[in-house]
Amino acid sequence: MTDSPSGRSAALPKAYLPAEFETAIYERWLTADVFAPDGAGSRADPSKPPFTIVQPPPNVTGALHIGHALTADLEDVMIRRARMLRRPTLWLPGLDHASIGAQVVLDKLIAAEGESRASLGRERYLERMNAFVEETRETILRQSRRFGSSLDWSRTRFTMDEVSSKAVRTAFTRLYREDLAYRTEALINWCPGCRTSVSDLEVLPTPESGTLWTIRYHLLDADGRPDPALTISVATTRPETILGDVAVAVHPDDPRYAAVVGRQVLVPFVDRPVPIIADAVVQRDFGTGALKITPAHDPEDHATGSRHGLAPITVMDDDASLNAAAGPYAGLDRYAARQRILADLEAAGDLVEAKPHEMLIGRCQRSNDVIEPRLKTQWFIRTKPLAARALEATRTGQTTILPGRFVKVWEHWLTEIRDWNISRQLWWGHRIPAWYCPDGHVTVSDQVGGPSACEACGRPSAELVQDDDIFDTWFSSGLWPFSTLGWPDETADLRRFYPGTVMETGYDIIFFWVARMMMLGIHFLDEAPFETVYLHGLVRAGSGAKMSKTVGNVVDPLEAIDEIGADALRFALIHGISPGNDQKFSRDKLESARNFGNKLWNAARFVLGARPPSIPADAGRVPPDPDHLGPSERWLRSRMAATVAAVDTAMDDFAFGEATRLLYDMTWSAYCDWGLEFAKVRLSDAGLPETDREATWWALVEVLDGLLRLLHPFLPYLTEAIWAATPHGPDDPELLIVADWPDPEAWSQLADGGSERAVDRVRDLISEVRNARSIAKIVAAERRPGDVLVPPDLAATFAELAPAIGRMARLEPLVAHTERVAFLAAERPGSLAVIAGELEARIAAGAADPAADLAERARLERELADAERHLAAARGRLANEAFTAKAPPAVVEGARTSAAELAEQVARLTLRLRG
RNA sequence: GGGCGGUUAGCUCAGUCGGUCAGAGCGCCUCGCUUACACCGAGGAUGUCGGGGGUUCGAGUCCCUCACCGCCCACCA
Repeated sequence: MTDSPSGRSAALPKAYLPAEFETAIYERWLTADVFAPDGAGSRADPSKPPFTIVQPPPNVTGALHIGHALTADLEDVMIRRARMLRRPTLWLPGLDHASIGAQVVLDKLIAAEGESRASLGRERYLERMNAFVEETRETILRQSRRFGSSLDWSRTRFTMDEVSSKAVRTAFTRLYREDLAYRTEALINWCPGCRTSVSDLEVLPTPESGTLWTIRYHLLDADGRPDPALTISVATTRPETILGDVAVAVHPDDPRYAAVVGRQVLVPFVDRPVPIIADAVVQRDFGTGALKITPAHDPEDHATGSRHGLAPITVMDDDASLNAAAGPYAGLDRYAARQRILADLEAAGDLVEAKPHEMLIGRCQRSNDVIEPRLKTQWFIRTKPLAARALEATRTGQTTILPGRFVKVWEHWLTEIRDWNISRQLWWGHRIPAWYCPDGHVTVSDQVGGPSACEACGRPSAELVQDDDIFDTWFSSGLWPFSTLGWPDETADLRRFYPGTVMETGYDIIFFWVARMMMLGIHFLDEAPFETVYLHGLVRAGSGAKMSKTVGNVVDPLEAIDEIGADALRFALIHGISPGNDQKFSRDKLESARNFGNKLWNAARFVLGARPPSIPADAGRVPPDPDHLGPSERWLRSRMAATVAAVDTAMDDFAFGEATRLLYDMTWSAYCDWGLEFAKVRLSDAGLPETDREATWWALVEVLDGLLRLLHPFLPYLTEAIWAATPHGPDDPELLIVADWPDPEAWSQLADGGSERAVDRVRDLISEVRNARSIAKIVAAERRPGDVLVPPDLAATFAELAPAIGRMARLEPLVAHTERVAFLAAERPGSLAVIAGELEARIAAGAADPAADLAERARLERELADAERHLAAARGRLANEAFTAKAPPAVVEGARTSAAELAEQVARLTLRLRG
């Protein structure tokens, strides 16, 4: 890149090569120390409110994927704009230890080495994990830099570092003391593969074609012996849980079973007499209307069991094999046991029916194992009171969720929330700071070394045993917005940056993470952790499918950066998206984004190379002298003023896809296609005063400068590279990253509706002439004499732009007429007529081409038909009294003018074709 | 079972308060190496805005309903 310290008006290399520029520019940002809120190079205004983004810390488990890239880009866009608005910005990098995710990954790694968690043991396993994490950590942080993320590296945090650990201990201890954390035996979701419990959110209901079996239970007679004649049939999809049955339930109002309620049945194979109970939970029309009750292995049965005071019987072990309570089936895996039991029932003649049954099976989000509901003594968080305050925060507007449609699911989830099981039987994570004494007393302590004695009986710490379990990863993630600021200590950062401004993440972790941060943040700090929750959509493969490594349809963001550049990736990910909606990502988008960057680069190259010699190469940027501008420059500045305002608003509204669309149009369609093309003519017009040429150039520089600023959040490297070569103003810093965001108010001074309308009419004329030439198959490069009829109000503008019109429409020489008579008199046979609004042009005849003539005629006919149709519609509306009476006056007025214009156009076209 | 998205050009998608909104990019067709850019320029074609009702002077836009696709939540064994 251009490395001269002043770097003003330097020439840009022919091509922008990401590989050469990106690393160097990132280094310059780092050296300038602009990322931290108080960095030496930061130009933050301390009197302005800080702008803080809470970033979802990526898991330490591996490389970053395209979803991380989108997250990073959106956040970087916001933080860069805030920085340019001179707000002190805090965007803090972090990593999550992801206990279960990390263990799944590491288990696979060590399995390849012939080791396992069991063979290594807790201590060696954790050493191994630390080594692994040390590596991936560096990879991930390096990748974040490749994205261009302007993170405050001085504040990098990890959910397992000392500060976070202290926050976790403190948070849990407080919750315990407030009776918001409790330990109890309850039915939890057990993953036999991961050998841990998981939260409700980590259980994925998966459709499966199973079987519904009908099984006959024998009632006991008065002597307690099975009655061969009297049976009751129950329907089940899980015959292996028969062994844990404690009752058979029927609906209280079911006449079929009224007589048997209260009698006993014998549980097959284990020969346990259990009662027939009546409970409204039973659906009479499902299966046989009789339901077996297995409280230890089914959540609903558990509830039913407790209602009837029935003790659960656990028949399965942690590995999902049947235990001693399963009698003859002890030791068998759950599915092997199922087959054996079915065979045995069949043999006994008690298997009545087996029919296919579509159902949902809970599977582990991580391992895909079928989740087994099991009874375990574990820690839970009482979520209702916490959720109530989170709901209050969104209802009162303390926190806004965007897009708004997510409020509904938010409300629903937090209203129906159940207590949160936070115990995990894993090794990698924060160990639960609870100690148990031999008498069963519990002592919870936030001290690093644990309690000195049992809280209840005073037994010394040596006799206490710490809970083996660790916390659900999301518990420490839930503390992230404030643990990263030093909580529980009253740090300066905490005072200054809590609550944060924006929490940005994918909608898929709204419950896992956002809800937990809200609940815990409000609880511990009495204030919601952020003003706005902005949820983005998921990045999908071009086919619409979820990207997955096994399917092989992933786009690796780092590969994309290597190949096409970080700016292109960033732009591609954001361009055209809308909040909360998924996007399909493809190569095409990347290429389109790269082309846009290339366009901007070349436009800048042109401008820098077109500097009038009268302006010194190192001249500081000054505003153009308005008295020496042509209409096209006034048009360009006016368009830019509108763009600045629109982009600014879009950014405020989190409409980033809209912002890039506006900038794309302004840069390509307005600045390059017209602005530069018009300006070329003026800049090379030796007949113009030097001051005019200078003003024209400064106008180009001015708008380019504004575009670079607006585009910087999206294309940080490219814009920084160009900016280094452009003239700077007296108040400008060395680096664009800390330059001021364009002020819509200031730009609005340049709005010039008159110039816009006038130049737009001229642009129309040029387009129409080009169109006519194209149809007439006139070679593009060929110059033809032309005549134009110019309405009086446009005469001045036209005169100024005439050289450009001549060049752009290839009408040379060009004669302008203000009188129709003169215009008509100048006509020669065979010439081509062009109509563009009230402007008319004529292209001198070349070699006669009847086919082209016919084509042109056909086109005019089409145009006439169109105009007539629109005219009829407009007149119809105006004739409608209801319309003129009820529509707003402005709309009616608009219809009148458009009708008048259309009428004029129809008349002209008719004259042309028929007259 | 409940809820939420989506359905607009061949493809990917914008479209705010109902009123020049029938749009963009890519692709396609025809020209063109005009001294910023072929990662380009000029021009062109393509639509019952998923179907059906309704509200309104006026509906991709609001309401109802149906269809299909996707997602989230949920204790019919």
